[in-house]
Amino acid sequence: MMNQAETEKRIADFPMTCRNAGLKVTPQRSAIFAMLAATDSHPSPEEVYSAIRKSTPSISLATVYKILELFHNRGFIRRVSTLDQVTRYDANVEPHHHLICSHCGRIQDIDVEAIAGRPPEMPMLPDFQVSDYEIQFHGACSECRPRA
Amino acid sequence: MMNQAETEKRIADFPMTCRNAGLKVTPQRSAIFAMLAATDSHPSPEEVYSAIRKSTPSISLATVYKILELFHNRGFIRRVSTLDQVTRYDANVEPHHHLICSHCGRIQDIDVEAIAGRPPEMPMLPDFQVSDYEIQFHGACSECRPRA
DNA sequence: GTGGCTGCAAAGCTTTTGCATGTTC
DNA sequence: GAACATGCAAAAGCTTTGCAGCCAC
Repeated sequence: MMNQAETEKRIADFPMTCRNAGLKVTPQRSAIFAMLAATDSHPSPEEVYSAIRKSTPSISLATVYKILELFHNRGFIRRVSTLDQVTRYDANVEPHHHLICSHCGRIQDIDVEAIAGRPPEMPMLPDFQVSDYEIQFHGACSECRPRA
Repeated sequence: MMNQAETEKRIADFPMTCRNAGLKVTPQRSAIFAMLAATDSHPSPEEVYSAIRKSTPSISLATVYKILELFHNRGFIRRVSTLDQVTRYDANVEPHHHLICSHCGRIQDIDVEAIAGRPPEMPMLPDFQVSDYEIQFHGACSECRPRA
């Protein structure tokens, strides 16, 4: 999730975004995109399915998978790598990093600017061309900290 | 994989490591640990299973899963988060980062020191206690670069 | 000898696929 | 109307579980 105004703009622009990419605009796609843009919880496909069913009860889980994969391929959303067994998605495609709670698995976004100190430079290696990097901070979130 | 001498030492020390942790030393455990310590390929359970079967044909895949989970829980090995659907393991538990090829999925270790510039400081956040961090660099590896 | 470990088979999840039907443009 | 998207059901991974028999200590 980004700020309120930005979120609303992205949702409003979704039909255009689809057309520019040569995709049809369907209620299922719009609902999923709006749901992802409005949350910062990095939901799994199952979580997206549960949420969307409230407004679009006829949607199938297979369609959710197909749409998430499609959005990911087009760069509308990002896939987040986690240590648990489910894929998680993030509508925030701007460069940012993740706080991952080792206890409950919760993932929080953290802005590049929020990190003290200079971010690492792209390593120059003869055998690897770096295009992008992400820092994963592991630790205890506020909910888990008291009992950690 | 670390340097040759360190690898051999860790393999030689494995029985002691187990005993210190209250675990029994079995041929299956020794074989899996030795295999992981000697590779830098971040194998999946299936890959470990294939490799171990050559020397220990009777081993079962379920045992491989149990042993990997056990080693991970005891901190003997590390689980690597990837964007594909399989879990990968790394016997290198020292702080280090990963190069992940976006094309073939190959993962390479990169030492903390190999990164130009100062590494990021632990962010001080009121609601998250950071214990550890890992940087994932995405890009194209040497095999994929020519055709990327 | 005992507790812990392994191997097998079955079950449980997550994800993918094929295809008929329905929808967008 | 044509091309594309959805929904269903079935299949295909990957991973976990239960339990009988075996092995390390």
